[in-house]
Amino acid sequence: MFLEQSGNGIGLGNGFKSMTINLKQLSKLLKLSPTTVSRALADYPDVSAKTRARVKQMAIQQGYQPNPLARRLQKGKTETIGIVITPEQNYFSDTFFIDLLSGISNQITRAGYELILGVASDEEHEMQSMRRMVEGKRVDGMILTLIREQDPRVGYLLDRDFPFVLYGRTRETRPYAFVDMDGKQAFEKACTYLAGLGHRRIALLNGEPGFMFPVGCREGYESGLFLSRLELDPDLIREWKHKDPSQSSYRWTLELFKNDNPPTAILFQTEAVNGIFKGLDELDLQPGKDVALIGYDDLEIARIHRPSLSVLRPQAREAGQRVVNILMEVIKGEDPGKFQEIHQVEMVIRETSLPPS
Amino acid sequence: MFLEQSGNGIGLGNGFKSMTINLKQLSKLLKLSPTTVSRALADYPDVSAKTRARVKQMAIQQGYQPNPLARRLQKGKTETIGIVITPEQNYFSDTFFIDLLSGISNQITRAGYELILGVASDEEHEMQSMRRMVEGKRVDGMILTLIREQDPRVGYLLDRDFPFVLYGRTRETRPYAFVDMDGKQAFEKACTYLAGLGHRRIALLNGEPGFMFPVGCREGYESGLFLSRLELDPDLIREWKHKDPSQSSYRWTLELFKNDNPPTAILFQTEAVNGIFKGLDELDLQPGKDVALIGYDDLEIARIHRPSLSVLRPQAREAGQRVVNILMEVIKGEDPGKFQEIHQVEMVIRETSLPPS
DNA sequence: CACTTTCCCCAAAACGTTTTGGAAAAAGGA
DNA sequence: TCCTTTTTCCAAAACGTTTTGGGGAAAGTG
Repeated sequence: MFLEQSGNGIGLGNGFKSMTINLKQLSKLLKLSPTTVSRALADYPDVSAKTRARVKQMAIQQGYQPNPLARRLQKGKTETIGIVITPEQNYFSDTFFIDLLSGISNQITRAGYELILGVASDEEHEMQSMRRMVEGKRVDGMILTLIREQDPRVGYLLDRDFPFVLYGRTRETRPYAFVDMDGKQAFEKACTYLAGLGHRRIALLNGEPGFMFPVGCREGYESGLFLSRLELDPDLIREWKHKDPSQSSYRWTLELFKNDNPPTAILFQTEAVNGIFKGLDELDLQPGKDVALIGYDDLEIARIHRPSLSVLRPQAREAGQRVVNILMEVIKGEDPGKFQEIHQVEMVIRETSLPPS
Repeated sequence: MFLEQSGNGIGLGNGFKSMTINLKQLSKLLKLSPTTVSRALADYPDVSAKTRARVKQMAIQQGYQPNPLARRLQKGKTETIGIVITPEQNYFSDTFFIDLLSGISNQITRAGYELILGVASDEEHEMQSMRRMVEGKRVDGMILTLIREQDPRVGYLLDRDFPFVLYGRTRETRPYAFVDMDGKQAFEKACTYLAGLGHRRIALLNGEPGFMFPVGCREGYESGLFLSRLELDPDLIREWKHKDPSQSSYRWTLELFKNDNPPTAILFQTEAVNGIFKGLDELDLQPGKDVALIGYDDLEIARIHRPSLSVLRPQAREAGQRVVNILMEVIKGEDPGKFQEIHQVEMVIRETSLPPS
């Protein structure tokens, strides 16, 4: 059959030979109008079951796929979600962030959407990258990670009613959608567990202030101490830096043990583990034996180290999927305030959480 | 001034209030045709300097940005580049991959393009994700990383003349564009350096076979031995697994030193460093002192460890930028075979590359 | 002055969909 | 049979750009 359609399939600008058929061609093949074909494929009730079947079969046979650019223009939707990451994201080191991203990506693909990625070197470029996506009409919604206590991105998006979901939380009174890990509950659980083993001096080597996550960790730590009727000693709390987690946590580890009454256990984010191991090694203290350790995040090093590290394990993949499902609802117009999820974190007891010696 | 344009700015489907102006509105404001405004902004010569200036000023003042969806449809380009990563990408652990991605992303943004990301759990989904992008007309070009010796993705893309650039190389006779790190030269340099220090038993703890990168590493290692007039001893070559680099490299380290004539130096990908350290520790060997070490990739652990690790350092950011620049040329229709770049890798001597004791 | 060239501008078409607003044909009701 | 309703389809408009193919006015040329 000959098609007088404007040549698809023969020599475009670059060498790529598109074998794809478009709606007009398909409709000609079927001797139907483009309208009917479009509606048949979209399961409108005003097309008979018989022709619908015929259309669908032909569409599959011809490998027809609607051109996304055309559909997006007509529908006024980009079918695209944006996310901006920063090198600071080594906060999410190792498998954790890739797990989150994997959950996000899979769910987005399932919805027929696209995930576009920005990589920003600092906070300013992070905002700039997001504004380009939002104001340039390049996305229908944003996903935010690595949330700060005061996060200008959230205010920006709320101000313009632009759909978004946080992985994490921030200090903001207006309602917004988020999926967060229950860092508080996690650290409380770890703390009471250690206390239950008999530890009386439990230290917290926490993430950098300014970010929201360490806030919950500290709350959980304090609450755990309280529930175990232990005194809070400010000397047992230290904060490492994002810029070099290992170096700063190494120094703070040494510092902690200069104490007259040193800790017998440390809670921390697993990212800081190298520094802690190094510090303990230098002090001739055996991890797990002389000092109990529980980290947050189940990184590879936690599993392979001997003794293996007890950890708090967030389900990053699942969280990523929830973030996307929620974002889709928000894009549809649902009230973001309805979607505020706090996910439980499980504790994995391995070899570094023994009673004090 | 009143605009009878179809309402942009008042209540769309969801709550997002778009403040943006479109071409028709802008042209009305200027009392010009949309054609002229469009051409003025695109610097066509057939619009007078005066009106061009007037148009540009108004465009800036009104914050006009062409709707990307409309432009893409008209131009028949998605202005989008695709990349698919896999969790195996911990091959690129730590800062390395984010550096590459950062270079890619920045350059793509500069070109006004978008980067869409797929995350695939295995080889099959990797292919599937790429096919969706290519056959679904969602991207103008692909970037491939973590290349295998026999890589079906390359054949697929070559078969359909679809623009792509590899970060890495593969076994394929047809010409294609790539940017690769000179792993061979790097390992040769490291090997001859160690030999120059007096090492006679140099081991190679190499990446998993099947992938292309370890091939070059081994070639460089062998060539380095040859240049230094050292025998190649197959007992000094071991390969660790992607699935758990630390565990397997730990085992192979122990294995290496069961040798009657054990190595005095080890070359490896830094990713395997934890396993090596652990193995050496168990054998009561001091890294750097009893055994010289040079790793490929300058991860954080390499810098913060004491003694600090001598490394081969690829310039991932720069490579990422080159990949994008080349891809843009290929998309324009340039011959991919013209773009085959092999980047030199610098050696950073720190504390683990001393002469044998 | 008449003719050509150059300079500026614009109307209409095109990109490939989906949606709107019917309209023709078939079926149902009296 | 005639009128109404339902079923099934479609032409035209719309999404917001860029490109095509002029066209009118001003400037240059003889």
